[in-house]
Amino acid sequence: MSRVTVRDVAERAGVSISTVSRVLTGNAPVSKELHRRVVEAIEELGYRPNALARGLRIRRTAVLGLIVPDIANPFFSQLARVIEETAHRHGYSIVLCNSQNSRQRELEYFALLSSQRVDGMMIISSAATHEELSQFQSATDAAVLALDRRIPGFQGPWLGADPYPGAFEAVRHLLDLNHRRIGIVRGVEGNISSDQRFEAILQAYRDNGLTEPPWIWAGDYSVETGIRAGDALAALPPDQRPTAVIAASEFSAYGLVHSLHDHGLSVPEDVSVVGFDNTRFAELFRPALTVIAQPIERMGRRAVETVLQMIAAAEEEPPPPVAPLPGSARPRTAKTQRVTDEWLPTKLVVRASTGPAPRAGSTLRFA
Amino acid sequence: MSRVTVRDVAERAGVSISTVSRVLTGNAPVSKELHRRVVEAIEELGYRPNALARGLRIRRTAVLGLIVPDIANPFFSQLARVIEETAHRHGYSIVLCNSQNSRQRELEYFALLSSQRVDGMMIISSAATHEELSQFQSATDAAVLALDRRIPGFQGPWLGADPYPGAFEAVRHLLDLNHRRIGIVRGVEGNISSDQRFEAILQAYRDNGLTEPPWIWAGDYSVETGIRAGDALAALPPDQRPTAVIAASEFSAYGLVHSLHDHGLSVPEDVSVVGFDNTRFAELFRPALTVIAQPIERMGRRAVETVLQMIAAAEEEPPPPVAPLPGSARPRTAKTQRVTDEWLPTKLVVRASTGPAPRAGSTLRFA
DNA sequence: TTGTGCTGAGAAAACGATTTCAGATAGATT
DNA sequence: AATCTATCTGAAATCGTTTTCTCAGCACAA
Repeated sequence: MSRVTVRDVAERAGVSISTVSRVLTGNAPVSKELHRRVVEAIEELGYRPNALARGLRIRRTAVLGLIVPDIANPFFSQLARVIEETAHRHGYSIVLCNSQNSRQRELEYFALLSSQRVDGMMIISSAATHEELSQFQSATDAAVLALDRRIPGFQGPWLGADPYPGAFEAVRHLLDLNHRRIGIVRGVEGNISSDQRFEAILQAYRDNGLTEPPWIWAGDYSVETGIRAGDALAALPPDQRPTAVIAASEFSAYGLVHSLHDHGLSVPEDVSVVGFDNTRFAELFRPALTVIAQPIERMGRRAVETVLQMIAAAEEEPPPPVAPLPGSARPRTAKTQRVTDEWLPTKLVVRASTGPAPRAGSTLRFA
Repeated sequence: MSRVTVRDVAERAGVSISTVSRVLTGNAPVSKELHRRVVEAIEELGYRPNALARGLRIRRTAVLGLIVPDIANPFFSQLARVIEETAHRHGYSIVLCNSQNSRQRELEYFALLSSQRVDGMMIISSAATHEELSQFQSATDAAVLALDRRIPGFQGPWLGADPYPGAFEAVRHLLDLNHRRIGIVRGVEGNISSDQRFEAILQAYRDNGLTEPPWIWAGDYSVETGIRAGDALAALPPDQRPTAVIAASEFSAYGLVHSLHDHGLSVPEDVSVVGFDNTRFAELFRPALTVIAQPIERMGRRAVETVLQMIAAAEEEPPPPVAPLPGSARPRTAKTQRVTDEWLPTKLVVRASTGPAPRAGSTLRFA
């Protein structure tokens, strides 16, 4: 590490250590002349303050941790980009951790970030359920926000998308195109946000006057899920086959389109497909994918803002040295009020993968 | 931050601070009984050692910095995934920084990482040229590796891909398919690795017995570049139009296919398209994209290994207190020998976007 | 002249770990 | 029984900052 310390700078500038520090932090007056000399010495020596020492002393690091399940997934990488961008604008930097969809590694990273004394962390959890996290959390002073995926039993705020508005629009959109048999490819059963998406779509069905989905395929968000779903779909007799399918992930939608195509069914002429997420790839794909769009941009921004707000609140309101008396309601300023869950709406983005329902019997042209 | 320190643990376990530390680091014997008590106390208190304090003391952080131009680009995000994975396996964690293709932010991040006293850093540079970086570098003790994109004037090792092998194969492949007019969509002119790709393709031309490329479109790696190239291509009279195009980036290839399609030309029937990179989308795209594949996996692994090797070397061979005499050749062990540049070969991956050259006049079927 | 207030600068005490060094305690050896 | 040695322990120094706290110097009013 760059050997030069505040001490060397002080020596070179002919001042005391504290004066150098004062110049650096700017929280005490320094005469013009000394200031000049210090700045000069810093330049000449290429001095770079040791963030470890500083962090140790002031108990803040200006670093936020972000744990994602898979950075190679464009949804997460785009989200990460926004988060990094926003954090940077606020003077924070990001430590990005990739849990590889492993509960084990997620906990490891939590511990690591906690060790590194990040000021806050955002977790997109991979673990379907865990009490461990809550336990870990109690051992940390960092502000922790659960992002995107809900964590059951987690005490702390959550920020994510509400799949319902987009799902409603999607069903509406398909009905407008005269689709009546609308199938679903769902994500991991038991995964809380996957279930949420599924529920949202079911609810959207009912709210649009439909009864039950005629066809449901269970899966895990992956491309392969989509492919197998497509195989199954193609095997159905045409008059029972859904004319439109809503897939719970973008990847599954891609796989689905591929598979249908391989079976001689074209999208959207024979089957309309709606995906989820809305990464930049959705418009690159052919046919460009109609999707229930996640508010990636807004979600990233809000995530950082929320965590920073939590940090500010924690600073303002240090935990009482003794447990407060039951009756003693402490005054809460606007700043220190508890941060709660927040839902961001999804919305439908119509592209080329959805079209009018085929007239009955028209799919027989391949038979 | 979690308030509990080594002191609290010591107190609780009824031992001295140093004993706790010895248990933690394991570099001195501790009796079984005390060991047990310490571990127990750690558990009970949820103690998490302060990495700042430790890093300050031992002058190592077990953290590597990674600066990428755009994490939302799947090539970089997949590379980042591999790097993170590999680093984690070696007990290091990664601070990921996104320079947004800005020279300014790249330098900022360099300074930041330097401040955070990371043990090493990998930089995929956005700045076409800079002496600043070299200057910054001299002020840091971290091991610095230039990754993927070469940095002119940078003193330090570089690791990246050699576009030539893949380019040669690509041209060969197209010739085998009877293509004779093969165009190029190139990346940013002046960007050193973009130029490298271009040169590699030109060289491949010559080595395959072709003279000059009949058609070159300049661009910047983006989707839009590909789209505009497609527009231009479609505007050419069919008998002058290239029957195949090699694009210097995957995104440009996507744009190109889109644009050609919009103009009523299909891929690969009318025009074959070869891209670069080989992210997971290449096979998802329709038609699946033939690409000159970057060795992403290997590159990420080697990057980490190289940096760790540099770190080990630096530790082994601390800089001499005084400048060594000119003649005094110091003995070099295998471990401490200078790390040099390394080229990893690219290779062609054939998919559906390349096919036999259309027979003369066949493209007229749309006219 | 003496006291008062103010400004700017330096000495020293944190922050929380690791590590050196010296010392204590046990067991082993003569 | 006495000495030696091996093993373990604790006090204190250190890493590089920030932040008291103290104090010197100076201007000004009484």
